[in-house]
Amino acid sequence: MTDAAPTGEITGRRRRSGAATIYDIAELAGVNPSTVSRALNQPGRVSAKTEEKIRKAAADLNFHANPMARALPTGRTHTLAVVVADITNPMVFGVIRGAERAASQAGFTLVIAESQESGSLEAGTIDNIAPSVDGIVLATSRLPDEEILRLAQRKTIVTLNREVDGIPSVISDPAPGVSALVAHLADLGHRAIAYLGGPSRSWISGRRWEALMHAARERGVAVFEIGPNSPTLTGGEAAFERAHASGATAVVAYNDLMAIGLMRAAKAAGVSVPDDLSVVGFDDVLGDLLSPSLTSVHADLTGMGTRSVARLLAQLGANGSHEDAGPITTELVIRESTGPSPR
Amino acid sequence: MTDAAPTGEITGRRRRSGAATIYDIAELAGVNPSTVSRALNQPGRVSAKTEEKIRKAAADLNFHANPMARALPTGRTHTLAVVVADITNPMVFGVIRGAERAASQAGFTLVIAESQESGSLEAGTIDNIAPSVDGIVLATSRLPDEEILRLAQRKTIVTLNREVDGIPSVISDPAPGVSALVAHLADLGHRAIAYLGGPSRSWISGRRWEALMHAARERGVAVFEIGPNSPTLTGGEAAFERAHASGATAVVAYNDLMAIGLMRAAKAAGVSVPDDLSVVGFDDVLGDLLSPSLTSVHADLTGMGTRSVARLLAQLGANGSHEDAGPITTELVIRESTGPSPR
DNA sequence: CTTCGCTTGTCAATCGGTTGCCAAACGAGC
DNA sequence: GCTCGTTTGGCAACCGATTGACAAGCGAAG
Repeated sequence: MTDAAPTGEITGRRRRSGAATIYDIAELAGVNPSTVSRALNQPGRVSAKTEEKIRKAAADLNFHANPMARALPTGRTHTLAVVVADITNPMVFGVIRGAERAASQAGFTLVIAESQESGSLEAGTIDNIAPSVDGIVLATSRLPDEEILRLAQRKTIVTLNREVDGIPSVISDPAPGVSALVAHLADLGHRAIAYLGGPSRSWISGRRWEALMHAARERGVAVFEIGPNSPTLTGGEAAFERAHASGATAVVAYNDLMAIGLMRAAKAAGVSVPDDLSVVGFDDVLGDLLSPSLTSVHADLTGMGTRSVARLLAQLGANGSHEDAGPITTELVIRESTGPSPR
Repeated sequence: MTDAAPTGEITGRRRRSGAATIYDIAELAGVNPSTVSRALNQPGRVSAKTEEKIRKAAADLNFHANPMARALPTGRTHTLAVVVADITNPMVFGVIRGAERAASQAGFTLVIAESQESGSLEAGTIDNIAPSVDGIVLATSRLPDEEILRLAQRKTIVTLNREVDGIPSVISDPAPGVSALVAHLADLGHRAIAYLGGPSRSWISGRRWEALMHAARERGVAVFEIGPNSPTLTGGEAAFERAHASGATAVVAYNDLMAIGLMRAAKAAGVSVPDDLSVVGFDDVLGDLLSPSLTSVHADLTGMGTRSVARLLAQLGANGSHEDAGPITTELVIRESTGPSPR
């Protein structure tokens, strides 16, 4: 009698969690674990019959490869990160949504990290997550260029609305929307436009201002910048005084949040929007909810999220490289906050 | 001559990424790798002198332990997930922000997953991320109770605004806010209140309705429910007709988004808020931005996010268990959308 | 001076996959 | 029937950390 043959005891490999491993599959299918690995990852490497058998066993056991174990030898984690300055900024929601979708479609997991508008915190956050992700989208980075370049040496990086030499980026080109915006305001009789700038570290704020200047010059409209400001409700409120004093009949804010803050301050001061003052935002994330609803330069934020992840995946050599080059376009959405110039 | 001693060639361990490993530290400090591990993770296990030396070496090399490699033997990934039905629901922003903060403070990474309001997709999403996280917060789950119980067997779970037998949860108790709300409306002369319910799968919508009924009974005010509705702007808009036809002079919506939709439809129909109709929301996420601004039952969403992560960590035995028990309270925030009853 | 007991560091196995290398098996062509 | 070339599957090392078991080192007590 073979008392070395146990009745029903543990096979020697202790089960930590309920998850099935390739060893379980191998046993069930009667093959070597390495054969299981090949069958599942390298199509054609094993015979069709064996592969079929293994796939069936995997399905029976509801097998999901442990991402950690897989990441160790390959160095690829199948995880991407989006780093944002401020999670509560509605602009990032759309980006995150698009990124999440593109990532999960490619079998990648998305991690969100917040740097709370602080450059040093951002660097620390990135250091923390870097080892466990394959690539990073810097959505609203406040880091200096050289720091981004340094990071890019260690990790695949894509920037959003930020141009750094040699780093792939996804940019929403403000020109089309701004051009339509200035035309719209000029048609309404406005002759002086104020721009409420965003944070000085924001690359895209500068681009928006440039586009505005350019379009205004072409139309013969005066523009001037007021700023920098905090890209928040409070920032917009705080800037109202100066904007109003400037004599501008239309104010273009760096983003919707600031525009809303401005409208609020205007209301408190008894200034009517749009009768006394026209207000415009950027990003078009909230304009629809307000009353008066907000005219805004719309960008396809979801598309930007999707595309930034696609760029990342392309760099990683992960998927069909349908190099969708070129900047993302913007368009004007006219709502109630813009009206004829009072003058 | 010892030609076995190479001049400056590779030490045998190839460097995959730039990241330093405990082997590098061990070499630099002249100790065994396992000593490095203990020095960094088990305070007191090695002599103060050795620990000091090792910490210095680690700092010199800018060492960050590879989370994957660490997760493999321990089974602990130092990652938590928040699963939400819809990323664009502003209610989840606050939750995510709080959760992110609590997690990163404890040295954990946060993963956000979206189930797009679909129960089956939610289950699939969770299956996907489960192997790589230590615990999961179900923020707005649409899963049936038994499914959640099944998941809880495999993974540590905390629910948010959802009570399932035996599962730890973080609940915002609507009673205090609702009680104040009904008092407020009664004082304004309202005698009939309509409640616009949320999705039928939403546990918290039922709780809010119950609290409303209870408070209304005590005050001798009539209430009735209209629903279920989609918890969105559109859902609120669509419900306006019925709400208005009901003869109620005040409408309480399941959340702010629906309240805003309702106000919009009211405006389009020439019904003035608050003169003809008082409108109230829940969660207090957007009310401040609108005009008229929205009266809402405020819940500390950030606190809920923080607390749900704390619960998770406590269950995982990860941090100081300051069992902050008891539901989260709510309070009424009175703004412009409520006024005297027109009757 | 010896022994005991405690501290401190080392060895080696392990987590769950991946992959280079090699050998067995198999089919085809002579 | 034999040889050759190609599939196909197995063995074992490896990724970077953790950890149980154990031995060396050390001081103190007898």
